Amino acid sequence: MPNPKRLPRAVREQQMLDAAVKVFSRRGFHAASMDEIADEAGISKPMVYAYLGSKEELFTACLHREGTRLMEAIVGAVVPDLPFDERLWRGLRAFFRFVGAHRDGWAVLYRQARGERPFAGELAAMRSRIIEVVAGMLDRGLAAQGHEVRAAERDVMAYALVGASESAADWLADHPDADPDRMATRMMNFAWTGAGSLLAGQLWRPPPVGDRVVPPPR
Amino acid sequence: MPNPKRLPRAVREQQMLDAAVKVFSRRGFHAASMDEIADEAGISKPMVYAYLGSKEELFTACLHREGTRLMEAIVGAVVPDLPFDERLWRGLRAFFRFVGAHRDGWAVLYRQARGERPFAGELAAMRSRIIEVVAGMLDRGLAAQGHEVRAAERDVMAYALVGASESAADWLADHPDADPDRMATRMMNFAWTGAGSLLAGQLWRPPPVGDRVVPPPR
DNA sequence: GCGTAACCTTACGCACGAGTAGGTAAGCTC
DNA sequence: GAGCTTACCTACTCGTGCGTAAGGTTACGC
Repeated sequence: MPNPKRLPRAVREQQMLDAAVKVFSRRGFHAASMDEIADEAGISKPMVYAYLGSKEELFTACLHREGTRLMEAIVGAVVPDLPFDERLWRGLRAFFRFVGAHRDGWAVLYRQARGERPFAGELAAMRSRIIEVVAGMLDRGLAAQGHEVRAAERDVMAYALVGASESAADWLADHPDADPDRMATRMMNFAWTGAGSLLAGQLWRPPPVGDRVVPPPR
Repeated sequence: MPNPKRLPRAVREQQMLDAAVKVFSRRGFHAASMDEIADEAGISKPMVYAYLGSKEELFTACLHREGTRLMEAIVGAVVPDLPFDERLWRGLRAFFRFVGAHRDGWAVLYRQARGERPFAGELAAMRSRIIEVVAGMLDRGLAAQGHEVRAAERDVMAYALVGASESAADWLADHPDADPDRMATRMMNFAWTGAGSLLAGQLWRPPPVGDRVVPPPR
């Protein structure tokens, strides 16, 4: 019994969320049992129901807390009035540091919420907020250097960057001894060179139709 | 009753797999019930057990079939002896076409297998095979143009490209009216410009430590 | 020091779904 | 058309885990 008895509600709620994130992350949403979560929190099951509601609500609460923390970490790191690349760099670094330090939270956010129907929407919303932020950074950053990039290209750029970062983060979550800052550097490098070439007008175009459109194999 | 009675085993098995992929993709592994799958296949539950075994085995079978199809689609499209960018282009195009045409299969492969513990490993193996292929293409392609890129950079490039493509494909699966070929073009563009800059020696480096390493916010 | 409200428990109801037992019938082979 | 094999079904068992009812115990106001 690591916990003294009869803690105030606010404290217990956080403990429960901590436990829930841990268990959800190691078992997955369905395989996680409310009993195990209660146990992990050093409390009995009805308390969880009294405070956080049903299993779905509990998971949503986890999602919210972890998502908010992630967002705050990133937004807090991206100081305005810094040059473009510096801002992007800090955002990426904060992101990978967060994932490195909160592997459980990331597993909940990314691996679980993605698969389970009822939560996918919520997750997608957060995701698109991030993409918007990144697209905005690219936009103003490139504009500040006197370059124009088509909106579609900029969006794809942002989307691809976020997607690549998510995959990289996913990998990071499984490799405890990997260095988040190094990961961020590599990602930055990727984005930077990509953006650099784009604005230099290096556009790749598909070759003229050498083969007819063949329906994909059944 | 769309099915005439008493079909030969091989046919029924495929029907069951079709049904399973459909149901798994719309419900998720846990939420999918064997009854629903049997129902979708127009058959009764014990048949499924007789032919494909337990729920896990059934899912693994789906995973295998869809994964194999995807691999075949890609490998079949990447004709050797074509120039580097053409090969990459065809591979990407085949990939996005496949996802566009097999959204259910993709959902099973990507969203479900990823989250559920017992299958993540299998999926990761496929994934790394693809990454290897891509890295190889980048390697020989760049070497053929007389450029050298450090192995780590090339791997990150491949990893990021695959990650970005997966995210893009994920998005594609949710947007039925999006055009796979256009997606492939954008991805290609992204990769191409990135690779182009890399080999031009445009490496981005982190700024000198202006701020000490601050632990991420709890 | 006593009420009462907040905290916490044990012990259950109940539904749902994986997996199975045991049986029917259709098509083959001779 | 006897007898075997293969396809297929109805109707269960049984574990598991969500959610709750009903009751204890501690702290704190007054």
